[in-house]
Amino acid sequence: MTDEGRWEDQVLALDNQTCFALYAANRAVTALYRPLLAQLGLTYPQYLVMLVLWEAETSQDMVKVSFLGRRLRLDTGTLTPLLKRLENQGLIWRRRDDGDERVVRLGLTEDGRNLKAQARTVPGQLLCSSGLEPGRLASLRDELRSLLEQLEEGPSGESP
Amino acid sequence: MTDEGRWEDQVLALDNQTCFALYAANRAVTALYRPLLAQLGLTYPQYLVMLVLWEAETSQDMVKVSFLGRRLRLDTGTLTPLLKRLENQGLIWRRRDDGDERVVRLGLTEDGRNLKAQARTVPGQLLCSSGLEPGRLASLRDELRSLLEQLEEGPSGESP
DNA sequence: CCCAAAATGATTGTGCACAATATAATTGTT
DNA sequence: AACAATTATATTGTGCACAATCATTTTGGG
Repeated sequence: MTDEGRWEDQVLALDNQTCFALYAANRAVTALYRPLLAQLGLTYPQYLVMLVLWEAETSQDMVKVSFLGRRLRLDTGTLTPLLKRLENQGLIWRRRDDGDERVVRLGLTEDGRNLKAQARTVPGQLLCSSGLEPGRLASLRDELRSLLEQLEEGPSGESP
Repeated sequence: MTDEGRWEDQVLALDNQTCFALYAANRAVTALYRPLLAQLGLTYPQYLVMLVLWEAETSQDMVKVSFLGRRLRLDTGTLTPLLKRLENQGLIWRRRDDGDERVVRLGLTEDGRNLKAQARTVPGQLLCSSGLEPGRLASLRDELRSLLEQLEEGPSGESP
């Protein structure tokens, strides 16, 4: 019967909130990446962009900014300056499409392609330094993905 | 036997990475909060600070900046300007401790205390607009908390 | 007491995130 | 062909996050 037991306050308790756990865990994981990615000269969002470009390397068509945005759920206000920094580092190039002058095509430079070899060691190092079981991580990933899916599909009205 | 099936590239595949799921889910949830908190004139980190202050309201001793930092895992570079904004909004006050001039004490103003009533509706609205089951959320929260705990406790060497 | 070390915040600088707005090119309609 | 609507990116401004550095105060050892 203590005062802090009131249910009205329980819903506001920091420790009860999944969202705070998500917020704190995300920053903790990013902090784990930071020293590893620093060796590659990348921040975590820059690393994500490079992942997409490395994935798309095999496909024929060059990547557009809008494709990165859809893939990473980031808008141009975030991507444009980030991509300019990657370009200044010599990891990527940016060029207006010849056919459609609105779109900017992106691609890897020689340095950008070569960085992939070093990046391959990152997931393993991270897993190791975190001391987490791969199985638990995978199930957490699936849980987060289905949450993300639900948030993106039906955020508002559900009337069929 | 396609080229993209190579295991060296699988570890770099965006969709396989728990960390990206965490990153994307965190931003999606924050985006859900944004319109709700805008009605209170708060951002999500500001809301978290207010949660801690509302929790501490019942306890005797006034909150220090360092306490907020430990609770939310944020440093003063983030908190000082954030707290100044809350002070400018009239929700909190900041004052140097009389006994120890190094510490800054924080407390709620009348407006800050009154805002709690409106804030109580936020978790329910969020749950509703997300369409998620409370049970799944709670288990996700526990999973994230144990992950956070593990990351914070033993980030490096594990020799006993 | 005196001075070095530690504790506590503040400041500065860089890099995301995102809302709002702007700009330019393309498309569709007439 | 003219023009409205759409598409794709860029710009501006605000607010986190965090590293690095600084300033002040307190504390502890000699």
